[in-house]
Amino acid sequence: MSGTAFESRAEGMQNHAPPQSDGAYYQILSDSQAAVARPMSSKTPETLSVNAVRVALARPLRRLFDYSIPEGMNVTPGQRVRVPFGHHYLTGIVVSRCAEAPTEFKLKPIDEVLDEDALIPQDLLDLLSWAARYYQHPPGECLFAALPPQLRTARAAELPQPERWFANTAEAPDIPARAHRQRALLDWLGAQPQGADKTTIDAAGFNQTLLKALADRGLAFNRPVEPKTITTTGEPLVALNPGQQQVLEALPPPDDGFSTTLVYGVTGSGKTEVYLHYLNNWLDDTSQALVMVPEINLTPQTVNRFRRHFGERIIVWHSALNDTERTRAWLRVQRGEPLIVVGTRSAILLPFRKLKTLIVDEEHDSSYKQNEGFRYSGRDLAVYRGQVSSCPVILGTATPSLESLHNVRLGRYQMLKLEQRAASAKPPKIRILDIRSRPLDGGLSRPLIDEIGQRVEAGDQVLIFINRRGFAPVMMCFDCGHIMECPHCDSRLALHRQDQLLHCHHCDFRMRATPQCPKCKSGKLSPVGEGTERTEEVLQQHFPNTPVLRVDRDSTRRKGSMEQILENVHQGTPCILVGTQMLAKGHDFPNVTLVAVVNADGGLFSVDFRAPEQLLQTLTQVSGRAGRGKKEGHVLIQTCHGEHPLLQGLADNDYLGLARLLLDERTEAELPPASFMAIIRAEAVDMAQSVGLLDALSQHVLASGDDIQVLGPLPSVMARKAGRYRAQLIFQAATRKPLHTQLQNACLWLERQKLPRHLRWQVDVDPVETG
DNA sequence: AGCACGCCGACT
DNA sequence: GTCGGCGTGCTC
Repeated sequence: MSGTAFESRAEGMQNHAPPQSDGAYYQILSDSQAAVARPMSSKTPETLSVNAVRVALARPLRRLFDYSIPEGMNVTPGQRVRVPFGHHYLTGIVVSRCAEAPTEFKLKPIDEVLDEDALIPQDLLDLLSWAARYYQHPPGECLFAALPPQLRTARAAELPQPERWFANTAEAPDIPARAHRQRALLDWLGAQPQGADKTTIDAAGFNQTLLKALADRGLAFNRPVEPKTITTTGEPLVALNPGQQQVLEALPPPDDGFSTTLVYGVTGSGKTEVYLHYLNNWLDDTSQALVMVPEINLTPQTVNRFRRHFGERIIVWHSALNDTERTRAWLRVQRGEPLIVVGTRSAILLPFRKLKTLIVDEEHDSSYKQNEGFRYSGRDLAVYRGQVSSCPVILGTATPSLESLHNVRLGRYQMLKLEQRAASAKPPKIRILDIRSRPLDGGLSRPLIDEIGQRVEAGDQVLIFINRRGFAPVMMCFDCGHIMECPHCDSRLALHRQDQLLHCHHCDFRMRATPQCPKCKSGKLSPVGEGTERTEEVLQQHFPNTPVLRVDRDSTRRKGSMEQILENVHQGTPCILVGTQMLAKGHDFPNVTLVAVVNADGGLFSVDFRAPEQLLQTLTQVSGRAGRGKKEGHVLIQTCHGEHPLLQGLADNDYLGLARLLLDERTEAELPPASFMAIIRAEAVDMAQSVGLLDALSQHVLASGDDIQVLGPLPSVMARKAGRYRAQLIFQAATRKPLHTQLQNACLWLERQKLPRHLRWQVDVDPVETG
C-alpha cells in the first residue's frame, strides 16, 4: 500500500546504504554463519579492495552468490554474467562489488561478461534490491522478474529488428493451382506497398506456414524496417474545464522532484484529459514517463486516447505481448528513447533512464498487487520509484484506497479533487431497493424489470451488474438436498449451461452437467441462484426485441470479442449489458442511463476486513457508468440489507465521507493501513502438515519476542484448493520495523527447515487477500 | 529451482 | 546384474 511503501522507504533508507556497505543486508540473507564469522566492523583496507562481485541468480534462494573477477576483466553492477553454479553454468546479474572475501571457501571466477554496459540501470537495481527485502522474496527472482524472458538467458541485448514482408513482383508466380491460400497471401502482400509484419499477416487471416511456403518459392522476402525517428504527430488536446485546469495547475512539475499527489476525480470527471495535459506540458522530447493502468483497463480506447495525441511516443506494456515484442519494448525503454509507456503492474519494473513522471491510474485497483511469486504492489513500487528517480507520482482514482487516504491524513500525499463531471453530466441518482420478500425472476425484482423496460423504451442503454459468472452458482438436488461440490476444493460447482458443464471456479475441474443426482439418483438436480448466463437469458425473454450482451470472462475469452461487444455498445442503440466486475472498470458508455446491481450483499458480511472497502469501491465505480452523456443517470442497487449504513451512505454519493468512516474503523481496530501486516502461508497434501509448520514457526517467532502480534495458524477460508490444504499465520505490528525483523527471522528459520517435498510456504507482505 | 548422489524394485 | 523411482543436500 502506498502508505507502507512511503514509510518503509524512510525506514528502508536507513539500511539501504550506499553500494560499498550494501552487503550488510545480503550478508545476513546470504549466509548467516559467514555473516557471524565476518562482522561488518572487521572491514580493513585490504578486504575492501577484494576483487569480487555479488551476483543474483534466478533461483528461489534468499541470498546472492559471490564470484571473483579474473585478471583483466571489467565488471559493473547491472551487467549480466555467465557464472559456474554447482555443476553447470547460469546467467546472473551483478548487483554490487563485494566488500570482503570469504575465508571459508574459494570463490569461483566469473566465466564471461555478457553485456558491454550495465543492462539494468543503478536506480532499478536499487529499487529491486529494496523490494527483495521489503517483500522478503529471493533477490534473484526479483531481479529476473524485471528482465524480459529472452534476456534471462545469455542472449545478446540487441534490439530485435521488426521484419517486414513484401511480395516479390519480379518473379512470375509459380504456385500450384490447389495452393489457393498461398496465392491469396501473395496477392494480399502485393497490395501492401509498405510491406507487412507477421502480426498483420496473421490478423489478415493468413499464417506463418503460408508465408514460409511463399518465401521458399522465392515469392516473398523480408526486409528489416529502417528505425524511424519518434514523432509526436498529435491531435490537439481537448480544452480543460475550470476544475480540470485547477488540478492541472496544482500538480507539481517534474522539476520539483519527488512528491505524491492523489487526484480524487469522480467518475466521468475527465482525469485522463488532465494526465494528457500534464504530460504535454512537462515532458520535453528526451524524457520518459510511465502511465500505469490496471490489467483490465488496458483497452484499446485508453491507449488510443494517448496515442491520438502522443503518436509513436506511446508504447504499451501488458501481459498479451509476446516475447519478441516484450524484448523490443524493454530495450527501447532501456536505451532511453523518449517513450511514454502505458502499462500494467510489471511496467514499474522497466529500465527507465529518463523517467520524469509516474502516473498510476485507478490506484485503488487490486490488480496492482501481484498474487503469486514476487508479491509486489505496482502502485507502492511506483511511489518508491518516484523517490529513487526523483520524480512526481500521481495517483488517480474516483475511489481512493484507504491506504492513500491514510497518507493524505498523515500529510504524505497532497489530495486534489475533481468533483464535477466533465461536460454537462450530473452525478447519478442512486436508489437502494430492498428485495426482502419480493419475488425475483433471474435475480431481478419487478421494479427493476419495469425500469429496464422504461429505459430501453426511451432508447437508452442499460447495464446490469452481477457478480457471478455461469448460469447458476450452485447445483442442488430437489429430492435429497445434495449439493454438487468440487472434488479438489472446498467449493461448489457452478453450472455453465452454455457448454453443459459443472465448473469449479477455483481449479480447472469440469464435469458434464446432468439432472441425475449422484447421491439419491433422482433426476432433480437443479440450478440454484443466478449467474450472468441466467440473468442474460431471463432478460432476453422479457425483452425479446432488445439485444442483451453478456460481458464476463467466458464471453470475452476469444481474442477481440470484448472489442466487438464494446463496439456494439458504442453504436448507441438500445441494449442491455449484463456482466461481472469487468464492466465496472473505466468504460465510458455515454448512452447508459440505468445501472443496476443485482445483489450487493456479498461484501457486507465477509470475513475479509477489506470487503466493505472493496464493495464501496465497486458500487461507486459501477454507479459511475451511469449518465456519462447528456441524460441523467440512475442506479438501482438490490439488497436484502437496505438499512446497512454503507448502502445508505452510497445513495448520498459521498465516497470520501464513507471511506473516511471505514478508515476510522480500521484505525480503531488497528488494522491496515493503521498497522502493518504480513501473512505466511503454508500448503501441503494434508492440513496437519500445513498447520504443523506454521505452529512451529509461530513458537519460534514468539520465543524471540518482539513487538508484533502473531495470529493463527488458521486454515485458510478455502482450506482445500486444487487438492492442497492451506493454512496461514498473520503477522501484525504497529510499526514496520519489528514486523520486518520478525519476518526476516521467520524466513531464515523456514529456509533452515528440512521440509517434506510437497510442503510449501510463501510470504505475503501487505496482503490484499487475507482469507 | 535444478541437478547429482544414493539407495531399493521390475526388467534385458 | 542394472535402469530408474524420488528422498536429500547443495549451489559462491
